[in-house]
Parts: sequence; structure tokens; C-alpha cells
Amino acid sequence: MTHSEENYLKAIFHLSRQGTGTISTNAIAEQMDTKPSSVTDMLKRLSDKDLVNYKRYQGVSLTETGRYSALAIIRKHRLWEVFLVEKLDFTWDEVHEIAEQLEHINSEKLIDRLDALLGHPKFDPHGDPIPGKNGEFKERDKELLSKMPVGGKGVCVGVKDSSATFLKFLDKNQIALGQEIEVLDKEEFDNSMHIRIGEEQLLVSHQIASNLYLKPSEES
Amino acid sequence: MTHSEENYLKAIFHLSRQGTGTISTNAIAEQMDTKPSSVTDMLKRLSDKDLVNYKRYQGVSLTETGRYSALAIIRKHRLWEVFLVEKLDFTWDEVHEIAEQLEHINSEKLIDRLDALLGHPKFDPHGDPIPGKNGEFKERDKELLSKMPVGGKGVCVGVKDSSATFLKFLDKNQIALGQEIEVLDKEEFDNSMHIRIGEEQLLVSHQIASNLYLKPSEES
DNA sequence: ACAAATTTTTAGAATCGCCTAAAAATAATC
DNA sequence: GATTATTTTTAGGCGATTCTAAAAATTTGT
Ligand SMILES: [Mn+2]
Ligand SMILES: [Mn+2]
Ligand SMILES: [Mn+2]
Ligand SMILES: [Mn+2]
Repeated sequence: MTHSEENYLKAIFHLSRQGTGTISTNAIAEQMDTKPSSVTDMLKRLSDKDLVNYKRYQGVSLTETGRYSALAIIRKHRLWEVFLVEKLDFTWDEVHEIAEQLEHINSEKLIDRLDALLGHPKFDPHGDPIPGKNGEFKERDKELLSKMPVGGKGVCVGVKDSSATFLKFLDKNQIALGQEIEVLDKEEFDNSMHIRIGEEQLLVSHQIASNLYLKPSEES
Repeated sequence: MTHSEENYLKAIFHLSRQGTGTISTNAIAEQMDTKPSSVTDMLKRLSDKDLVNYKRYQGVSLTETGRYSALAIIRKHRLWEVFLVEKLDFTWDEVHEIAEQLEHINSEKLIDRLDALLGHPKFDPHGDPIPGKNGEFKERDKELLSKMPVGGKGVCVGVKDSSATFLKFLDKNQIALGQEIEVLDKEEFDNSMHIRIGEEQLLVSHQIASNLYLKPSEES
């Protein structure tokens, strides 16, 4: 498989996991910052290789092999991200671009050994789950901060948007995975939220709140 | 720069370091297992980018930038080889192919951090020197086993042929970097050599002897 | 120095991945 | 249900990289 094919599979996989049903050509084009006609070309190629189910005008979905391949690439991407943070002291906002390259390195043995070196991590630096060798993975129990009620508490376990700008903003405000966060109040006007992060207080916009995942604490 | 361009630069660099003067189209084609016409095409492209000095029918050589780029790739290749052996327990016969992929990963920060993680190694698992950040590197003081006199002693510091078959042969006969080797006798008939490796004795063909580098011991 | 052998380049074509512009199919609107 | 609007595909083309076959330049051998 070529790098490009792998990138398409990954994009289709990610689009599948939000918004049900079949994936549109335009959605893929937007996700990959390319033109719809290029997507159509590639879908034909992927279909020829039985990596996607594609009939023209009918949208596309991954076949079993396609899904398996996508998961293998995502596994590599996330393991490399862990490696970069844990072993090479990169910050979580720096790793994605490098992992975009490293995810295409082709060696089963390499990735298994890397997995072992890192202690078989279950989540990457952004809180996303790392699929196992056989493609199995479970999403963590989590909820968007924006959906938490006033008075709700939880531990930060992931980000939805993992762009560098968002991650740097979080760093600046001491928000990191593992931090406890409590919803103190919610502004009706714009849905911004007053939250407590450890000892600090902060007012965050709805957009921010809807990109932060918490593991809600048990409410006894 | 594309992967292909990088591979050509590397090939030209390696050819330059053995056999003086300018490099022929055919030599590159053979080294890269491709056709001479493809080489000509690429030489034009590399020439347009000022990475090589090329005039048709006149052979080719690297420009200053071309040489610098080649050394950067070789630096990456060899650092990754060290990483694979030191951190992921690969054997020296397994690392080259994976490094052929990893050498194209593009991130200065990554390679600097990797270099630091490994303790700034000076040589790769095959005894080849690792160029520094600025392309500086010095070949180690070494001599082919085949050129050593009877009675000569030395420590194995590198291999010329680093193919998996040769490396596995060496493993099988307990020959590794750091091993002391002594030339006990030489057969006039085929130039094969009786050598001592640690406690063991072995008869090696001329071909083997001419692919093993020793650092000769001081003869006081 | 001339003919033959070898090396190197050109010409032309294929594949991959992308693009633009136009056509076709589908979805939305009145 | 006919007309728009949108989505998707096709047609045709471009750059990169490779190939085969043929032509051109260089080298070798007598
Ligand atoms: Mn990422
Ligand atoms: Mn991630
Ligand atoms: Mn190597
Ligand atoms: Mn090596």
C-alpha cells in the first residue's frame, strides 16, 4: 500500500467513527484537503484492491480488510506519538506531524518491539486509544466538558481537537491529561463555563469546552 | 526532496567514497537496481536543483549541498540503526531495511533527540561512522582482514558488506564487533586465512576476509 | 584511424496521484 | 413535479518516476 492509500483509509476510518452510515466523497476531500475528483480516483483504486466498498454516487465504507489496515496505521501513529513524548521529551502539540510520517513505516516487528518498549500503552498523548495488534480497541468512558452539568466533576482524559494551537492553549492554562476539573457555573448567554482546574479557576468558551473530554467522577 | 531523490544522492555519495573521480550512470543504475535511462532522468532533475554536477556523457558528482544532504540522510540511517539495536533489541542483520525507510523521516528535532537518547554514538552497528549534525565525520582507522599479515592481530571494528547473509554467517561463527582476531596462517592457493577468534579457530575464504575490518593492534 | 563494443541519452509510453473544467447524477426547493 | 442547487463523476492534462527500444556519443581494439 502506498502512503496516499494509507492516508485515505485513515481518513475514511475517522469519518466513519462520527456521523453514521456511508462516507461522502466531499467529506473525504475536505478532511484530506484535496479535491473531490482526486478522491473519486482513489476510491476506485481502493475499491479495486478491496479495501473499500464503493459504488459511484453511493458513498463509501471500509471493507473488513480496509478497516483492519486503517487500524494498523492508527496503531502505529499513536504508538509513535507515545514514543516521542515518553522517550524523546516532545510535547503533545509537537508529535502529530512527525507521527504522520512515522505511521507509514512498514515493519511489524518494529511496531511490536516499540509497543513493548513503551510498556504496551493503551492511550496516546491526546487520550486516544491505541488499537491492539489485531485491531481491537475500546473507546474510553468519557464525556465532553461542554455536556457536563454545573457541579459535575471529572478528570481530563482526552481532547477532541488535537491541533497544536488548542493544545498550547491548554498547556498555558495548566490543563493536562489527569487534571481534575469541576464545572462551577455555566453562562447562559454563550454557554461558556466557569471551571476549576486544580487550584485555579478559569472561564472557557463553549468551543473549548466542547473539545475537552472528562471521565466523570462517580456521583454517589 | 523526495524519497527517490534522497536515495539517488545516497547512492552517488557511497559510490564516490570508493573509486575516485566522477560517477558513471551505469554504476548508479547497478547500485540502485534500476535502469540507466531512469538514472539519466533523475540526474537532470538533481542537476536542476543544484544537488549534483552533471554534464551529459561526463559523469556526475555531488555539489556541496548535495553532499551535505546525502550526509544528513546517512546520519539518520545510521542513528536509526543504532536505535533499533540498542533500544529495540534488533540484530545487526535486521536493521538495514527498516533504516532504509526511517532515513526519510523529516524532522531535525527528532533526529537530534534520538541522537541524544542514544548518547551521541559515533558508529553504527556495522562499524560505520555516524556523521555529525554538520556533516562532519571521520572514518575509523581500520584495515581489511584480507590485507593483514600472518601474525597480525586486531579488533573487529566493521564490515564492508553488511548484507544479512554475511552478518548471519559472522554471528554463526562468533564474529562480532569488538572481537579480537589474529591471523594464524594464510593459504597461498586461494588466499583463505586461518584465524583465531577469541578461543576459536576458523578458516575463512578470501571473500570473507576482504569484507571484515580490523583495527590493527599496535605492534611494539 | 576506423570499426566494433560499450555507455549514455533520447523518445515514447505506463502508472500514480493530483488538478481544472465540464458533464451527469442526486438532492433540495418551490 | 419541474427547476435549482449540490454532489459526484468523467475527461483531459501535468509532474514524478519508472520502463523499453532506438539513437547518439564515447571508448576500445586492432
Ligand atoms: Mn496524531
Ligand atoms: Mn494522537
Ligand atoms: Mn544500513
Ligand atoms: Mn549500517
